[in-house]
Amino acid sequence: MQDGSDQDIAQAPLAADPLAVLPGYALRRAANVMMAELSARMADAGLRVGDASVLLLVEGRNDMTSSLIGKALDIQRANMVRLLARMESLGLVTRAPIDRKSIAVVLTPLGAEALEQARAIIQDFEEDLMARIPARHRDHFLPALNALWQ
Amino acid sequence: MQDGSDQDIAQAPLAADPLAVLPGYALRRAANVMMAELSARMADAGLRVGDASVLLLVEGRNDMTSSLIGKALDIQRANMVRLLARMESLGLVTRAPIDRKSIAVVLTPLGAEALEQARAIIQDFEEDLMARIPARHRDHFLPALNALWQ
DNA sequence: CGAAAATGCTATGCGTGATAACAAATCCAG
DNA sequence: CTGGATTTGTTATCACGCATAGCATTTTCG
Repeated sequence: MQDGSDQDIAQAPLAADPLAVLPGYALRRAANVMMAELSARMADAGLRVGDASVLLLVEGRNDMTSSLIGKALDIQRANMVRLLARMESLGLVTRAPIDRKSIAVVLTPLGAEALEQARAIIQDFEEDLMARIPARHRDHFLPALNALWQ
Repeated sequence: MQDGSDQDIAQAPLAADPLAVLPGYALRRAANVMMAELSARMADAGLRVGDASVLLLVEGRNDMTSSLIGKALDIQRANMVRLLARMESLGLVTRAPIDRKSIAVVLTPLGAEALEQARAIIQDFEEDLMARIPARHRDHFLPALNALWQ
């Protein structure tokens, strides 16, 4: 049955996939594959993608509040709490009051180490990512994506 | 404080965003924006993005099993259960036994109507999406994305 | 001054994805 | 043909990201 049905199923199972021509669909699938890969690499360093994003944002600054980070990363204030609480519990960041209302998120020495690991992972990753795109399309990739969200 | 700090924060808050030059980051942000928009439009028709994907896949076929759909959409078998159960409860699809082990997912008349709505939404959406990409980058978009997951 | 906005937070629910385990059916190598 | 391996559909959880509502405090600004 399974092999006999090659005629109209197995022979061209996904070739007839009506989703394959949709840019939106391709965008989602590509993003999912990419995130899975990046997450796996980050996990090797004991980090999550969100951690790395925060580390990159707070580097060399002592004025990045939870709200500012959230705005930059498009993460709700309420959801920054968990993220930062975890990072603080891991010793990656500390908090330093700015005034009686705002609190700055600052890098710890351990966080600085993690940042360097994250930076190395990201650099390798981005290179590998771009390498998979045919050369003639490569330079158009980032501008096209940025047009969709920036 | 907030206004006075324009010097090194508010004047160029996200301009100094170290994430903005990373294709992987742009890919995620673009996909998120895209999915939010598409989800909203689908919701207007009482559909979810996953519903629409399934509808497109089962159209005109009586041999698409849960497993096949899952493979095409990269959704785990276990997670197809929820998705299809909901679609069945909405009257969008029915099940028809193929043999004693496999069950085909087939479109109902209501599902066919929903499919046409979904198709219209998707067409508009994809057009709007591509329109936001500068013309010179447009033709490179789909090939670049497909290289990342197909 | 006083209303409005911003900040940080708790609690909670929703949607999606991942995993483990299971029974039944099917496949396939010996 | 027989029996182990694989496939299919399913249940039951868990993890994670994201959204909303609400609250207290502080800051901003007309």
